[in-house]
Amino acid sequence: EAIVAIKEAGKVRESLDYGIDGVVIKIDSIPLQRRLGFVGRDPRWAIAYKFPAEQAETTLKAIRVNVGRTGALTPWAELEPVMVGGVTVGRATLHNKDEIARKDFRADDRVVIQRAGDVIPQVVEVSAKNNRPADSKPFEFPTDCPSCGTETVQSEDEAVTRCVNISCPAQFERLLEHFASRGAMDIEGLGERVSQDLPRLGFVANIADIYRLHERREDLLELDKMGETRVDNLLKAIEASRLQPLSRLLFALGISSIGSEIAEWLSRRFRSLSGLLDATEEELLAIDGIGPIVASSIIEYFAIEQNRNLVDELIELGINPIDDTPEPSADHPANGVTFVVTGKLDSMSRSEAQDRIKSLGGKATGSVTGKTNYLVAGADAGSKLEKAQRLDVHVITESEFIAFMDEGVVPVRSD
DNA sequence: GAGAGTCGCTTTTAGCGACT
DNA sequence: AGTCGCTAAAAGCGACTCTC
Repeated sequence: EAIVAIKEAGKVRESLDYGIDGVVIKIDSIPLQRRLGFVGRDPRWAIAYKFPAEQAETTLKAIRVNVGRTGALTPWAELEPVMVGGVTVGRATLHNKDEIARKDFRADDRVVIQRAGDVIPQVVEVSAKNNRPADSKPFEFPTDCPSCGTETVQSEDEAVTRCVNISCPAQFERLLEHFASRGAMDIEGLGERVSQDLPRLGFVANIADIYRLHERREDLLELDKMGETRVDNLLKAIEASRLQPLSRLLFALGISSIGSEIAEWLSRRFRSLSGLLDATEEELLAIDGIGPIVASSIIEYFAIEQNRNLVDELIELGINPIDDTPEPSADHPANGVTFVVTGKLDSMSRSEAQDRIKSLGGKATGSVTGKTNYLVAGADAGSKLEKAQRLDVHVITESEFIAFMDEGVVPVRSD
């Protein structure tokens, strides 16, 4: 019965207005569902069936290696463009050194690719029909950083290979891009391209330099593709970023293992750049959610003279935000409650909703799990809504959410 | 020490709006 | 008209923290 239904769904799949990647098979009886119950958070009475991902064959033109913000060397495949699942795919990640060795990918191989979960392209394997020349050799992962030539390091307990040169130009370009990104200092006009050009052309040698760019407006105008509008908007965006809160600045610095979440905890606890600069390992470890690895990562960052100097420069330039948000009131019912926001909301953006949650002492996480208390579902909610329903997480509407936040009205389940 | 729950990082293309 | 900049969404992997 289920198999017939799956085949049926597979047939109508093409004609649907929305994409699906599978179907959920459920026991068709509520009492039976109750008897079966859950294993951990997975119901014993429902299971997902995923359609096989659409596959295609193409030529792997070359294996290239990218240097990320943290110095991670990530290999990726340059592919002969091919249609898979309705889009043209020309590149795909190869994850790490071991992945390449395990699957033995080589330049000029015929390879099978698919869109995992029907979104992210993935190189699955070397095609059975592949014909290698006799002199073909396995791919040799670079022993030196492709950007700065420094010898790379692979520690025993990590899958990634890294460039450990703190002055590596490629790393700096990626750091600049990260610094300016939406979730960090939110400087529009400083994207991938400009983040490469500015250092390469000698406009910016460290992060603090971008706050001196306004002195060089005339020079910037000389650049290719940079007219008055673009330059002025960029300079305006840079000035505006001075007002970003401390949590964003801390995230923007790109300290290893400090994401947006931990940056917020640090901001709340230490209240200023100089406060964090003087933090001891004991103080850091006392924060809920911070363990020895994260703590020593922070300590190490500020132990490097170059980084301390950068912080001093920023403070001198007036980039010195103070976190004076009051402690959230303990009696709001959202305090300590975990939310996930998904879909499009009418009256605010997702991140505004998340800010609101946090300001009341709640947690706004990214993925629906057994610990999620509420899923706020806007329009076009996708897999998170599905998962919430599967895990029996309380799903609330935008208006219920607003009443909860503004008036402390705790939503009740209708079912 | 194992396992669960999370978070962080990296990757992709399409699509939109702004700009040249 | 064409190019650029940026965002969205999601998967896979790896790593960290917490709990038992």
